[in-house]
Amino acid sequence: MDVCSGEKRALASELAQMQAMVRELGVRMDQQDLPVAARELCGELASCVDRSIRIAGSFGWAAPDSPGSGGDGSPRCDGAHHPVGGGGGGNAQSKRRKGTPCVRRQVRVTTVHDMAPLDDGLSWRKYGQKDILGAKYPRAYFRCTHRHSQGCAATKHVQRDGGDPLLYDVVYHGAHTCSQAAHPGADQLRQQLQRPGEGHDDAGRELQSSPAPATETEGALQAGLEPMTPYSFAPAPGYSADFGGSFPALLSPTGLEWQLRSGHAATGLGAGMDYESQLEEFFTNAADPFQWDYQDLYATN
DNA sequence: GAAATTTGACCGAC
DNA sequence: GTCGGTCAAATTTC
Repeated sequence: MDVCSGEKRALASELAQMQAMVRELGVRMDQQDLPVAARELCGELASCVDRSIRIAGSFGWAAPDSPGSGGDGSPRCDGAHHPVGGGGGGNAQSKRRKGTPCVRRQVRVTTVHDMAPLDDGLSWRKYGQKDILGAKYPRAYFRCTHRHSQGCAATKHVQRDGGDPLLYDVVYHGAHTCSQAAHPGADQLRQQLQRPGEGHDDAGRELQSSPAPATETEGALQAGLEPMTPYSFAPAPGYSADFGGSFPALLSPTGLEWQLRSGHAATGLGAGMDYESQLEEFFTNAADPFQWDYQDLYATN
């Protein structure tokens, strides 16, 4: 397949070039006061390019120096394409409890038009945050709010991808045994995830899934693992209203969910230093229930 | 006051 | 000894 590999390389190169151009376009659009619709369109384009690169990557078509494909130093950003506990990242899962089902999912923040589908009624409580060796961003640890009241053992770990500010690794451990597990919204999302190739969100966007076999994932999901939920990062004071125009977030009064006034900044555009640092700061301090793109998921154990 | 997050400390696996 | 995961006291928010 040497002939094909050359073409694949060319394709990967083209995709990487497209991505760079889109980012540059985003930066320029950010500098000029363009209509929101144009920005959102550009954002969609950026997301599309990112997905294309990621799909290509899943076939081993590594894009040369692709900024969105985990090339900026984080050793964990390729995690979605490797089994947990396998090669990449390795020790990140080394302490996983034996016998505890685990689902790992890589999700991308894209647009924020409709938050409703994400409100699956599951509530999480953050119980820790840890800097991970070699990772660019800290990992946040959540457990079910009803852990003590109902003995629910479900937990999840959330870590931002070092290569793509809008990409997150979410690892679920254990199944919800609390009453919220029977929430209708949770069931709906679970069904979506059980059929990753057919999933669509309410905005009509396709929910991505890895081309890799999802047998284990589906098995784990059917065993009672919960789908994506809004995070419960702390709505740190000062982050609720202004992100310097680059990341216009608006926290809800409850502090448990938030929404954006514009989807532009959440589309992978304008990866300038200010934007990056604000995103980093934001991730550390706030929630991130945008509209999710289900990049990949798989299960182990 | 209740419920949440933050963060340093502790524990177990490697 | 190192590192990831969890605990729990302190702090913050509503």
